[in-house]
Amino acid sequence: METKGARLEEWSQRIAEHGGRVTRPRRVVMQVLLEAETPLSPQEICTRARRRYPSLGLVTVYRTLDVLETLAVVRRVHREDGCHAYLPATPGHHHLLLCRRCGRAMEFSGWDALDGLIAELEAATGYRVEEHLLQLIGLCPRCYAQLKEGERG
Amino acid sequence: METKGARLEEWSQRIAEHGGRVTRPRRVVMQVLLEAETPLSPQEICTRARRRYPSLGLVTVYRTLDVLETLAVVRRVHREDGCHAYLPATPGHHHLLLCRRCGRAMEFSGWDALDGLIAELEAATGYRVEEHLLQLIGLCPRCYAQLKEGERG
DNA sequence: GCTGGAACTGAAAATCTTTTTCACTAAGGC
DNA sequence: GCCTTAGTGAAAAAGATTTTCAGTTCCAGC
Ligand SMILES: [Mn+2]
Ligand SMILES: [Mn+2]
Ligand SMILES: [Zn+2]
Ligand SMILES: [Zn+2]
Repeated sequence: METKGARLEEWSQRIAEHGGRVTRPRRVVMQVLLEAETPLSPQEICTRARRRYPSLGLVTVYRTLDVLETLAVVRRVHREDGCHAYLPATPGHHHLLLCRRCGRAMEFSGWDALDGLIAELEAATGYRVEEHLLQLIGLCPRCYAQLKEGERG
Repeated sequence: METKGARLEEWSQRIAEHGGRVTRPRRVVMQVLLEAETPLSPQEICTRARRRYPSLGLVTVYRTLDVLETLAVVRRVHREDGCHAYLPATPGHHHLLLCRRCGRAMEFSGWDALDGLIAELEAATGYRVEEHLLQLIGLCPRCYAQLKEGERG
C-alpha cells in the first residue's frame, strides 16, 4: 500500500507535468483529500484545510478540485442527497462501494463481468455503451456489526 | 404500452392516496415530464410548462418534483455535467441507458445478473450492499448510425 | 351544488453554491 | 536572485434552491 506522502508527491508531479504549479494552497487541499475517511464537499475541504492554512480561499478549493478532476486523481461521488463530494481516485476504471451510515467509501474494480452483461444489452437494444457509472450503497462491515448489536439492545 | 393519459391518471391517484391534491400546476408539470424525450431540469420543465400555463412558478416545479420523487414516479439522472435532470420512472428497480449525443434515456431492468456479482463482492469485502446506482452512457442506435454516416463524408 | 379549512400557489426575499473579476503574490525556469 | 506568468483571495456577480407569506384553490363533508 502506498503512503499518503507518496501519493501527494505523485499528484504534485502530475500537476507539474500538466504545466501547473504546485503551490501551498494546492498542497493543503490535496493533503486534506488524502487524509479524509469519507468523500468531502468543497466546503468541508475548505474548513479542514483552513485548520492548517487559515488564509485559504474557498475559490481556490474549487479551482484545485477542477485541476485534480482533470488529472483524474479525484472522482466525484453521486448520491441522492447531493453529488458534490470528492474522493481520491486510484488510477484506472473503478466502481464505488459506499457506506450509508458512516459515509466511508471504497473503490473496487477487476469486476468487469459487467462487460459481458453490457454486451448482451447492446445486442438487445442497439445502444452502443461507452462508459458507465456504478455505485453500490450499503453498510461497511463495522457499521453492520454495530447495527446488529443495537438491535439486540 | 401505457398511454400518456393513463400514466397521468396513475400519478394523480398516487398523489391523492398520499394525501396530496391534484392541482392544475401539478398536472401541467406532470404532463411536461410525461411528454419529454429526454431528462429535464427544473428550469426546463418550468419553461415548457409555461407554454401551457404561463403563470406557473418555478417554486411549484421544485415542490412538485419533490412530491413526485417521494412517490418514486420520477427519478433523478446523474451525469458528470450535473445531476438535476428528472425522468418519469417506471415502477420497480431500474437502470438507465443514456445517449450522450441526443440525451435520450431508456430504462432497463430484468438484468440482475448483477446480483450474483454483488454477492461475490459482499463475500470478498464484508460490505452489505442494499442498493445500487447503475447508468450506462453511450449512443442510441439512431445517433450511432448518424455518426457513422458523418465519418464517411 | 355550496362551504370551510387545509393544502397549495406564486412573488419576493433569503440562503447557498459556484463562477467571474481583478489587483496582488509567489512558483519555478533561467 | 529575477522575471514571467500561473495562481491567489476578496468581493461581486450569477445561479440554484429554499423559505416566507398573503392570497387562492382544491375537495371532503354537508
Ligand atoms: Mn466498470
Ligand atoms: Mn439493479
Ligand atoms: Zn449525481
Ligand atoms: Zn441518441
